[in-house]
Amino acid sequence: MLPGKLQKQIKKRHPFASPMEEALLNLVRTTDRIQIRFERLFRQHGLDSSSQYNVLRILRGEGKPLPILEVAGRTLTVTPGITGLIDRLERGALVARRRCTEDRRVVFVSITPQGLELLSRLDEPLQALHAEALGHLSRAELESLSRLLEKARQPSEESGEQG
Amino acid sequence: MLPGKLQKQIKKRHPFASPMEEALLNLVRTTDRIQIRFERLFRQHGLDSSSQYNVLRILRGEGKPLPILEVAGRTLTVTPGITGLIDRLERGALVARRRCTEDRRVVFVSITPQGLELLSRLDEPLQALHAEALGHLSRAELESLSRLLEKARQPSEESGEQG
DNA sequence: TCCATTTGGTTTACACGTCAACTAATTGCT
DNA sequence: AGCAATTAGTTGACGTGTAAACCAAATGGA
Repeated sequence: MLPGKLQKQIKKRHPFASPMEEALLNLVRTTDRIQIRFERLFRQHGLDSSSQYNVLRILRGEGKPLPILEVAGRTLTVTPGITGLIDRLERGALVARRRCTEDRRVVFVSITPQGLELLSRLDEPLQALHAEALGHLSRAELESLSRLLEKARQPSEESGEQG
Repeated sequence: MLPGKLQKQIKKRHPFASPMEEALLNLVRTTDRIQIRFERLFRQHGLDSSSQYNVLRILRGEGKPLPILEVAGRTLTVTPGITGLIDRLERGALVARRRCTEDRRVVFVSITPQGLELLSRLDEPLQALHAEALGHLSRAELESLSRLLEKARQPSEESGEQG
């Protein structure tokens, strides 16, 4: 039931071409605004990005070294991108690389004490930012939002899987 | 409380720390998935990104040359970023620069016939992608989603304004 | 055993966003 | 007129994402 020609004709009369377009715009804009605040928080604490934070969080959660590509898989980071990401974290002594001895192609990454410390310094302000960003929505609204978002991305998940 | 897909998709043993965190992750993930498809469409038609598309769309909408920083303002692109964006569009002959004679600091940008043609080739598949991305949501769902998203980003708009 | 294939990861090239520093033209104040 | 402050725009450095080419180790036949 894709809306066909009818849609084209309606297009110009409304402020938005369609509720779909409006929702899409809202989606992008809202995510953008909120993400900016998180990125800023990460910078204030010595990280360059949320990508770096996510890598650290994954490593802390796992509690032991992980193959680099395993990390990439969990962060949705594409394979070539993970190399530089780990490079920069390693440069800051927040993670460490170690070549696997059994399969010498594999490189393990682990979080260092400095990395763990940085994460723990972030835990509280991060919690606060969550509350600041979405705390004004009721629990029912949050759940409704989550359900709608899940449904919204459903077709994108089916084709082009990942994670 | 319903399980929530995201919990299953991301390997995580614990439920989310809060519905806020869940909503936030859903927000980021959904936007990301949908945007990827639009970026892909733009590439298939010879554009590098949605940023480039937005610049062209603004210029077409205006119908006459605009100062570069005016374009930057409307795209939410930060000042230094717009230069390279216009550079690359100009390299592809999709836009043209022209120095203002009255105020020689100002540089006007306009869309070229090639740019217009590219845009018109994009109109239809873009419409189709909108439908493909969100067409499975009812009108009521779309409106509900938009309202929730608007409410969600409300606090971020208050501090750190921008049109 | 030998060689093609697959797999883990890196390199390179390019587009983009952000920040800081800079140039050039204009405005404003005296 | 003269000079400081503002404005328009560019440049450079860095982090990130994506795609294509690539290297090296491991695997799987024939």
